[in-house]
Amino acid sequence: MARTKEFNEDQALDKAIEIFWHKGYNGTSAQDLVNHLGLSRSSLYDTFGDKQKLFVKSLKRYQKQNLDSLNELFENAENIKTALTEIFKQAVIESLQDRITKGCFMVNSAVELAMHDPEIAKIVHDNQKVVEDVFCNAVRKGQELGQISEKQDARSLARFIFNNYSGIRVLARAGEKDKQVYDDILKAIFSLF
Amino acid sequence: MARTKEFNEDQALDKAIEIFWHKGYNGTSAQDLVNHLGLSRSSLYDTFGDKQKLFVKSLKRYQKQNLDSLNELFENAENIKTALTEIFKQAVIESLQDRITKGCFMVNSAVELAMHDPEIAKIVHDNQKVVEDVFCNAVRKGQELGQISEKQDARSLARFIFNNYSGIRVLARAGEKDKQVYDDILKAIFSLF
DNA sequence: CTAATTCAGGAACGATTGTTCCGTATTTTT
DNA sequence: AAAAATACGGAACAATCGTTCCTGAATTAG
Repeated sequence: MARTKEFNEDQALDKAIEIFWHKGYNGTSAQDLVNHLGLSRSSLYDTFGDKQKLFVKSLKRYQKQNLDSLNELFENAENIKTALTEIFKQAVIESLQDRITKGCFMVNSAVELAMHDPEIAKIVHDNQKVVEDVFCNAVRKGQELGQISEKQDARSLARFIFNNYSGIRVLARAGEKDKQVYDDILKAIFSLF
Repeated sequence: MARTKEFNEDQALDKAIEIFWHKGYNGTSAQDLVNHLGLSRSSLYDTFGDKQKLFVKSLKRYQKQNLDSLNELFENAENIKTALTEIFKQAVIESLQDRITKGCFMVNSAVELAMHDPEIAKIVHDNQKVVEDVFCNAVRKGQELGQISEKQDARSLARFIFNNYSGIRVLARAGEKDKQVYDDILKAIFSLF
């Protein structure tokens, strides 16, 4: 009866993530989306409703992707402390090598929108809580295995890690390209474990 | 010969800081500025040129104000470590008590604009460098006075402090209102000194 | 008083915003 | 073949954007 969808909705969402991540919500126009997603205006609005709904869907997808890879990383890690350093080192590599450094889509969205859009605020807040839990469980496991110092409470350490990750992503977004700056921060962070 | 200016340009700039800080650059319309500054459209454009120039002037004023108060705080401080804790505690208080938490105008601008506006990028980058230097000198002084542990290199510690300050401001902007979250982060940070 | 300058208010600018809608071609299933 | 659904391109929408301009009143110095 019906024609089948020609484009993959998830692939389109990934494109949306890219451009929203790069330009922000207010900085991305409907025309930008049409150009970058490769969809017609009509298909775009038929599929996703409006700009805000598309943004929300993109941000949710981004958060799920990142959370999944974070969980996977910790599950496969033999040494938790090593895994944590890898996460930060990876963030630094991305910050340095990307021709355009986009920072973190979640952090960017939090700063730009959380205050004015309750739906975004909820996504940001939920993400913070769940990522914090992932870090906390990992730290606790690392402490049990004797890989991480028990001087610090696991919850406290998890929140501390999250905070520094945010900070580094802001630094990247601000265009910092000096590796020494990141390395100095990492050195201080990991002297705590 | 001429009528004298009725409004104070610096006072108008302070108003501009307020609204840009709250709503961001793209989120603030010319009408918003007219309403909030209490100036007519004509006076506004005659005095400041255009929106971008007004924003740049506002951000520069904000950065000078904050830098001055930071320097003053360290100059009058008997104990550097205490002064540093005061800075963070003050940021936490602001984050918790403000009905609308605006975070940090510099961090917000970095995330929203640094990537797309070279002039803003320069302001952000200059600020980062000079604030880092202030922190670094303070830490070095604190270490000489035996108030801060010498385990960490002063420059590294300064960058670490800056990073955590950014992180906390993002947390505030995201609307975090749980004091325990901030306290946990601070506890971890200051266990390093 | 006169000339000069600054203010407010608002009309108006063209450009761009997000969004809707129409016509048509294409592809699929009954 | 017929019907249903999807996609596309583009026209068109009202609204808002940043900005310019005009008019008239207010205030100042010579």
